[in-house]
Amino acid sequence: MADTERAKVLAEEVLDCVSFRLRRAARMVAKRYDDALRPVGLRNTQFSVLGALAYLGETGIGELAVQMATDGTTLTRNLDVLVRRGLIENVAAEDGRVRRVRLTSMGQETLEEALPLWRAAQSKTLEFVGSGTWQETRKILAEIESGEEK
Amino acid sequence: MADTERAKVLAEEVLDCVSFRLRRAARMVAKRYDDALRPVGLRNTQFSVLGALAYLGETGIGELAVQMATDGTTLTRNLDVLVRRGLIENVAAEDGRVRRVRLTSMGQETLEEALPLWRAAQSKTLEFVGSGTWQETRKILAEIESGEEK
DNA sequence: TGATATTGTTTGTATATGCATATAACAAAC
DNA sequence: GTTTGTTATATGCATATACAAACAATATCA
Repeated sequence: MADTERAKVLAEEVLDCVSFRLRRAARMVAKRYDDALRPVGLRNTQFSVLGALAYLGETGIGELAVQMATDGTTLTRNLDVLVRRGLIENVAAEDGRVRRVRLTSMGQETLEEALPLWRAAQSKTLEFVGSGTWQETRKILAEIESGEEK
Repeated sequence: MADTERAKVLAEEVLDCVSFRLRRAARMVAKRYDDALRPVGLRNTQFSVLGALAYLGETGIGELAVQMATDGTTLTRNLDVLVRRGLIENVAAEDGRVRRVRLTSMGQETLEEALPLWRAAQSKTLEFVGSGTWQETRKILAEIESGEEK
């Protein structure tokens, strides 16, 4: 087999990379959610953080990091952005090491404003994929996540 | 319903966000591939670029951007990193606007070295998820990508 | 109780990502 | 052939991401 041929076969194999496919899909979908959320000045990532905080209430960032499966060092900086914008605030904790955060009222308001925009993007996506298919896919994603314990 | 209750229900809805789930899965999987590729000093992203270049041969970055569904401005900088490392090189094009790139021999070598490492990560993932399930999932991801034409 | 280990977070560094805008080169129209 | 438009890429800016290492505060143990 010629080198060129070999390269192509090889490359087709490589382009089936689970990581690449997931990343690519995530990028494209994220873009659509970003577009939807732009009117309230949130990115999909930030929306998720606000959502998680609404769910958890006042939380240490360690716990938040676990919930979101984000590296703590990433979260530190992501939260800084939201603090700067007044959407969340730091709260003093008993344990001096811990940084606790919670939504501000502005953060709650913004989340509420964002909700219909997010819902539109989400329904559009689910409508397109099929809600049942998404349930299945979500399960598989969870499996992939849990696999090969780190 | 109390505000706290309401928030929780709302938040559960929000945490089912397709974008969030995809991103989270992509992050976690990417980390495992990054770990696997670390010995050759490549990240999963860079590996994919090299793979795509092996597939496409010498290519304009516009075409590459389409293939990888990456924003052109992102690709410009991602490629810079690989050029700096001597893994790819710029090639003069007839059209003065176009920047063409191709693998260097070092790039090819690195790709070859990376291959077994990548294969290990990929098989481990596929073994865990099931190859059939992944084929299904890949199809669904492609659908999600194509949805809601941008 | 004072040294040591552990834990929770931040910082330094580097890459990835994309929008808005600028640049540069080619193409089209006149 | 110059203006005008279009196309391909790059830059400025901001965020997202994570590893390694630093820091700081608590916990442990001799």
